[in-house]
Amino acid sequence: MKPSLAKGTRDFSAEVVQKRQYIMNVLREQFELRGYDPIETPSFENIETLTGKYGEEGDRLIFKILRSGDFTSKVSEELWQEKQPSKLAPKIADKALRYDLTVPFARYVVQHRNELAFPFKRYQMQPVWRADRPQKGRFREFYQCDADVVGSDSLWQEVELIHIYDASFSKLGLPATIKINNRKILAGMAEVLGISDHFIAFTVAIDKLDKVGPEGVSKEMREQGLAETAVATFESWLKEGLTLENLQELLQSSEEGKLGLEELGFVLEHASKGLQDCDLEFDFTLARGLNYYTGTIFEVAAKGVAMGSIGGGGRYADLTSIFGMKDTSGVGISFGLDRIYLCLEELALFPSGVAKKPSILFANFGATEGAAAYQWVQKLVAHGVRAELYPGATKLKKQFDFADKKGIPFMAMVGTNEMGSDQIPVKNLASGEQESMTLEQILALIK
RNA sequence: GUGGUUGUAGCUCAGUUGGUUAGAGCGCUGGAUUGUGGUUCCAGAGGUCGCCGGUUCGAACCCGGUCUUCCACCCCA
Repeated sequence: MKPSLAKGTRDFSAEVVQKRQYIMNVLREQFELRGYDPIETPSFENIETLTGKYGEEGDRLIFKILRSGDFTSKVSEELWQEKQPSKLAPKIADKALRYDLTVPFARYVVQHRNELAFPFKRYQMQPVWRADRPQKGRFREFYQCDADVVGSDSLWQEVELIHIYDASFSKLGLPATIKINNRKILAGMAEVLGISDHFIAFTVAIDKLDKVGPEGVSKEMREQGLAETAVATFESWLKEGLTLENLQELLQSSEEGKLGLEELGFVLEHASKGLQDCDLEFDFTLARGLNYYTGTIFEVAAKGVAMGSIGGGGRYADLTSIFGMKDTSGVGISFGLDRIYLCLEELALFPSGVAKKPSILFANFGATEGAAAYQWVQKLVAHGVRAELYPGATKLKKQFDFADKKGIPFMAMVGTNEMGSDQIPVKNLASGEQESMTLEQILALIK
């Protein structure tokens, strides 16, 4: 059979893996500096753990895993005939690949609540899967790097997370804009407009403002079935401009809306101090589709690259209650590793030397010479130098080609003449220069 | 899920209005070159033209379906 990849998946070559590890190392350092501990959860969960947490669209994009054994036995003849995927799926699939890291984390917290110290802060860097159609910066398997804290409703957590975003992107040399909003402000707007029962439809419409403009939003609101008076009022709001000052007045009659503004004010005040290379901006159009968010919401866009969001997150006041643990508020952020990678690549921001380390290859001239060369390899490795012996005594051309292809910068020759010597010829493959060197000289050259 | 796009050697791509045996460059293997590569020269291997079906005397080329690639929408990291 012909080898091929499943749709939306990729192989990573050594160089790509090393660059990805570089990004993860930067993030890991920032997470750990702020007191977050690493955890991992399984790549698949019981299907009930995941369904219903991400909205209707999200449920459709969850990869479901067929039951083991005879999966047809649980399905009645009538159900087959109905051909309703939403009804049939739970019968034939009992597990699903994780869709994000937040919901499995909530499950983890509830299950381990007696062992954890709250507020519990964790980070997690693992792949997630979505049955989406691939396109630019969108894959069916991709990595998220999340930091979350559960068990504190303090807004200082939001402030801290914003500073993790800022420090990480600054360290990566990738300037970004952190957009922030609060779902309570959106809820307050819906309340004042009298469309609280169409809240999701309202956020979907408002989210499109920068893409389709004010007229487009009005059109979308009508299509979503929102009352004409609400559409008209919202249009007038947009004309005035939905600044924080204007919202203070507009949301006077909504307790929730006022609370949202208060929360946002606190976060903006404290988080905007001490930012390095990122901007922090209030954006009332930011909505986010995951419906477990209840307060602050974030989204990050890289500057100077046309790429979807490279990070997102927010506060979920009650996600754990689904799993039976009440009154436990959480807040977290996510870094989209794959998109950050694409941005760094496009802007040529990877530091040189990320992908390769200096190392040395010992040419193999035969059994006895090889044995002598291997002694040198052992000594160098003991000193922490990446060294290896070419395994076969093939013609030197092949051995040189191998070193070139692998990006090894130095080659050492231990032949019959050098077998008893404490000096061996070392060749710099880029320049072609060759010099006889002692162990100390080689160590100095490579380190 | 909707619309468009792509698929020919390991890689990047040619391939005329449908016409004999499908090409190039790079790479690969061997040789010129038995302990010093990158240059040069010679020789060679490598393809059911994504897959299935249809039209035709004849299909890489036309038609239908399907899978895949990339892009936009939806949604999202």
